[in-house]
Amino acid sequence: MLRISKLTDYATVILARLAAEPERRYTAAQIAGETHLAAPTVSKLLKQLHRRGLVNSTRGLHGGYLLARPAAQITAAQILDALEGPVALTECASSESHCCIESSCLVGRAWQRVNLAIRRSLQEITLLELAGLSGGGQPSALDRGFPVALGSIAARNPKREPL
Amino acid sequence: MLRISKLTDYATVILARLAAEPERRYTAAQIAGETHLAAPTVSKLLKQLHRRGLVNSTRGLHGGYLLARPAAQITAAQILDALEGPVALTECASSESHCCIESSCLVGRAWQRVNLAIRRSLQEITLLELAGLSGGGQPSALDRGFPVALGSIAARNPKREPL
DNA sequence: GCATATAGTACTAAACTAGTCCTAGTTCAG
DNA sequence: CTGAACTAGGACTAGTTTAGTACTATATGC
Repeated sequence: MLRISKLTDYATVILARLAAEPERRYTAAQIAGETHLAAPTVSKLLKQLHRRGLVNSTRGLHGGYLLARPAAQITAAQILDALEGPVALTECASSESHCCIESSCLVGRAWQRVNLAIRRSLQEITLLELAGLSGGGQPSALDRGFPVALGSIAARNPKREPL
Repeated sequence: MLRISKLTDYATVILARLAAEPERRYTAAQIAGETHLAAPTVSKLLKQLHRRGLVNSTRGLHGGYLLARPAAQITAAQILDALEGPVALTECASSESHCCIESSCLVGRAWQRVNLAIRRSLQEITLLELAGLSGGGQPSALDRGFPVALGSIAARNPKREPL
């Protein structure tokens, strides 16, 4: 019903891999090999993640990528923002409407509020949880049954392996 | 960041209009006129909403559309399902994976849980609230600040008026 | 029978997504 | 100082999805 793009899905896989061994410096090719994603795609995504400040990069021989900060400090909202941009508010709701009658605009405002609320939840989910690495102790936002939900595109594109 | 399709957005506008005057029988053309949406689009959406059981229709002279049940009994989740289908679970998470290594699949499972959680919230938001008609008394799920959120496509396509 | 509705299907055009390729810049080893 | 192994960035292409249109069939009431 809702969905995130396939690339965003891939990005979480890549970040999860980096989170699994935070000390290790990965090359784009290594990540591609270990995640079974196409090398050019991985490379492209890592560049984007670097630009958005989620990973650090080192060029040259023995270069590669590292998480920019601990996985616990990277949220699902940040990942989505990095890849899909902050495309959220409805124009119709944010400014004085010129395109719809009153009742329509109330709808726009409602969607906007729904949007903000989901956003808030996504900020509580960390990469640690997405990667399945959350410490055994305290339950994650997900485990607390937080009312959150977004559909992965994977349902429409069963195989994640473009190679 | 997340988004619903423009058509889904239109559909909520249409349903909100029907909800505003529950007794009145609207023709597709009337709704188009009052919402400023293109007539063929409105017609197409109403047909789909009828097929999914959200509106009742009457053919022939003096025919038209009515909400199939009170607005309070129509949820945001039902509207999304009607228009976008139950595209939600990740294939990678639902069946034994053959496409990704362990850490990747943990990611898939996490998205799936996020998805279900958001879905649950959407089931608590009724058309009454979306249409801005919720009774003054008790606060709506939205007002309680429920952690929910989905992005309307309207942000990317500022004008909602295709005419 | 005819005017006015909805029902259903098929088609077209535009937008977006995913993926590929190529060139430039950086670092280190020999 | 030269070459190998990397990342950085942008341009380009193909495929898919979405949005919108058109046409035909069917039902109702005067």
